[in-house]
Amino acid sequence: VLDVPSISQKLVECFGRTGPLGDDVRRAILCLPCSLITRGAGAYFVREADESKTCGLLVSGLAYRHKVTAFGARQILSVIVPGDMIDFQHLFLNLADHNVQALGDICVAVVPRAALRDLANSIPSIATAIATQLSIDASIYCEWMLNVGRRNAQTRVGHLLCELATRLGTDVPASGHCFELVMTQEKIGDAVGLTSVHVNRVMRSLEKDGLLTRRQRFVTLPRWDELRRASDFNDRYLHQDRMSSAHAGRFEDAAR
Amino acid sequence: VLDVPSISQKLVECFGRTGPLGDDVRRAILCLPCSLITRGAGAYFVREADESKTCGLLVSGLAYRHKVTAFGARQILSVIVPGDMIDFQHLFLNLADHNVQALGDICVAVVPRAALRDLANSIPSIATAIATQLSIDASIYCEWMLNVGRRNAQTRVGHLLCELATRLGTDVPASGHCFELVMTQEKIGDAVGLTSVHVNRVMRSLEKDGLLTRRQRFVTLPRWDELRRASDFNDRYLHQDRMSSAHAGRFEDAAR
DNA sequence: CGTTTAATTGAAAGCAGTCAAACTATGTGG
DNA sequence: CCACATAGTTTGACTGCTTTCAATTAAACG
Repeated sequence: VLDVPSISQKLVECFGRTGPLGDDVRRAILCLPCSLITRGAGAYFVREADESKTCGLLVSGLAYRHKVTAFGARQILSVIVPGDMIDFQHLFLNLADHNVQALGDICVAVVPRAALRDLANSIPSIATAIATQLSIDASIYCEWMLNVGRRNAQTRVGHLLCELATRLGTDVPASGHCFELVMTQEKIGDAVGLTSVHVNRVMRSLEKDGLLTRRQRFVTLPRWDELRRASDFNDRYLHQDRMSSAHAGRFEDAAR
Repeated sequence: VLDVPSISQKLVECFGRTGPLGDDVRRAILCLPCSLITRGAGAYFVREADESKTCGLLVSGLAYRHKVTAFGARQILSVIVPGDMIDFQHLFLNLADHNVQALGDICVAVVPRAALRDLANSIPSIATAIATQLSIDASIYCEWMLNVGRRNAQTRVGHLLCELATRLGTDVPASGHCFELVMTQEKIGDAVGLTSVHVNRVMRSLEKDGLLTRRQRFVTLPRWDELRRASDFNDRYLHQDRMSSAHAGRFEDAAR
């Protein structure tokens, strides 16, 4: 369990990831009212068509954004990893246009929407940090749209695995990327626009080709370069260069 | 042809669309260096993997964002209509992650990226206006992803037509929405993740069902409510409530 | 009026979806 | 510790939506 100061510190790190912060700005962030909440798998953090009243920084666990058609089909829009802000997208809009749900158990540093808005309205570097984060999110949406709209099943699934490995994986590409695949095959399907049955066939085929190994919930990608090329994966769209690696590492540790 | 003051005035309207502006802010925008350029159909305004050095306000004509897979398949990500900022998404990022291309002849008010960035870095309401616009763009991406990933061909095409009608159409829903369909069927296909051949079949079928009429490049949607329901279209994701209708109308006129 | 571009149509093939059932893992309560 | 329940994975057979390929017609353009 974390105390309030260390939660606030996480917020500072989050805003600082997209550019250097002045001391006064850092102090202002530390003054933001915030609290830590935990939620179980499947818990909603944002509901479409609702007014969202809080912003949240994901401290641990994973979450996902999604929308549902009138017919009931679900499209997962992105995966939210620790260190990401959950709801910048509705900070300046009236009604939420998508849902955010916990993928497993999650821990979120919650900040009242109004307080964050006030801060953004008074400190430009806060507002531009938010804009930068929104730009990165948009970039990820674009790549996903390309993935869903214009790639075949093999490439779609491979691409998602590559993204997850890049964003979650401990960076030891020597023995191949390895990470816990928290998503069920049905959710993977909803993320790449396929049925769970077909996701299963594709993953088995990747396994047969030696591009993927599974033990329990953990996935290893032994031939990273090959999979990356086969999956048309280029990490430019993640814009991770904007993230100082120092912060990234420290954050992970703190979230334990 | 427009003179510099009236171009600057358009920038003020653009920033003012997401919230009221103070007089000082308005003056600051009017001081932005800007110039009007015209480009022919197919001209690139932004190229993926390039550094984008300018931001542009689309004054007249249409443009579209797109990405291309390694295999050469193209996905159109969104349509840019007059009054939209073209490249807020790369204002705070180093490298462009998608292309922006003119759909027909376009006229763009160009502002140097650095100048706009400086303005955002000094005036919070500018930065939050940009963040708001980015949020709306992101919302549109999300809906498109749902469209491409989880709807059938009929619904996808219908949904795109509904969006175009809403964003472009003269609002006379009495005789049905009517607008100029600038996109070829191939581009429509690239926008909704289908082949041009199938788009053609779907449009013919919509026409047969009386949901669509065409004369030259102009499209009429005579039974709007029916099409809207059949296409699972709800305009919430466009967040047009944030746009004061006064501005919207005036802008269109000025662009002539 | 010819040339180019876009729209249209048909036939055949294929990728992914649907349906249904079996299997495996995981966890729970007795 | 076992029996049972539940959630998730795996597999097969069949269907069908969409693509592909190819050719024709219509429209736009200089």
